[in-house]
Amino acid sequence: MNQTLSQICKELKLSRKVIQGYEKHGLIRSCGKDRYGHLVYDRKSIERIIEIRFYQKLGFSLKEIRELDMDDLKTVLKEKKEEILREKRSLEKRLSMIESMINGEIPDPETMRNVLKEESVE
Amino acid sequence: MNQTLSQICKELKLSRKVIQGYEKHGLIRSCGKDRYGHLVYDRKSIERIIEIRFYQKLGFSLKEIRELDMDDLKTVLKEKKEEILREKRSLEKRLSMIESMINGEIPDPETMRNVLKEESVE
DNA sequence: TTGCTCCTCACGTCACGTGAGGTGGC
DNA sequence: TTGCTCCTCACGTCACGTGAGGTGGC
Repeated sequence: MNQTLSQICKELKLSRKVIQGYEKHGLIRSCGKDRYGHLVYDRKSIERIIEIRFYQKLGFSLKEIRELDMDDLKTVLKEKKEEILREKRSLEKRLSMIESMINGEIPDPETMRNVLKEESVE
Repeated sequence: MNQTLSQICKELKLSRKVIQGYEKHGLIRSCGKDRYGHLVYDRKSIERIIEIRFYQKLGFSLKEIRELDMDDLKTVLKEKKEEILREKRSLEKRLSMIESMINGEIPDPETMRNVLKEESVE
């Protein structure tokens, strides 16, 4: 079940720096090297890599993944959901500003200043 | 009309590292120092700082701002709009995955692997 | 011998944040 | 003298990307 680093890279379509980054951050650990000196990982580590990548896709940082409380995962997911909703509202604000600039005029410095002030209030 | 760095920081509610970062990236330039050795900027620079901050809020990087073609700004804005729309769709995908996890089961490694494969297709 | 793959180490990216250590009289 | 503010320089953050230089026989 063990696989070398490059085998895992091919299978999961990840760069070696991604996986070695996980190792550097203490999220996984190679179980040694084969007779050619190539890094080897066991099945647990490979599944962990998949899990890490999955949570990264959901928006978790490596630090958050390392500290994930699996016994209270749903609470964490709800918090992350709120965070993403805030991000989404931010994107929508940017979108509406960009659209009004596409359809209208480019603001002058004083107007930009007022826009920035409003932003800092919310 | 000239102001010191710290005056600008207070007025625009930016840290000095933000403004000195703009200077380091070649986006603005101090017009010298006053008799106390404090950095001084002219009105043009202050307006430029506001402009830079404004475009950052819209999602432009400092590099993009430096290379902004003001004569064809609307084309650039349309491209940025598409970029943000892609980001938004990505957020919505994450949201729906997180919601299904909140309301249902946590996927096993094999399922996560398939989710990651689908992601890489789009 | 020539390729090809693998390895480690180090620096770069991005837009700042956070000290560290020193200056000067608002 | 003690605070307070200002200055510059350097390292840290984040998750990798991109070489640089060296090893070994799949």
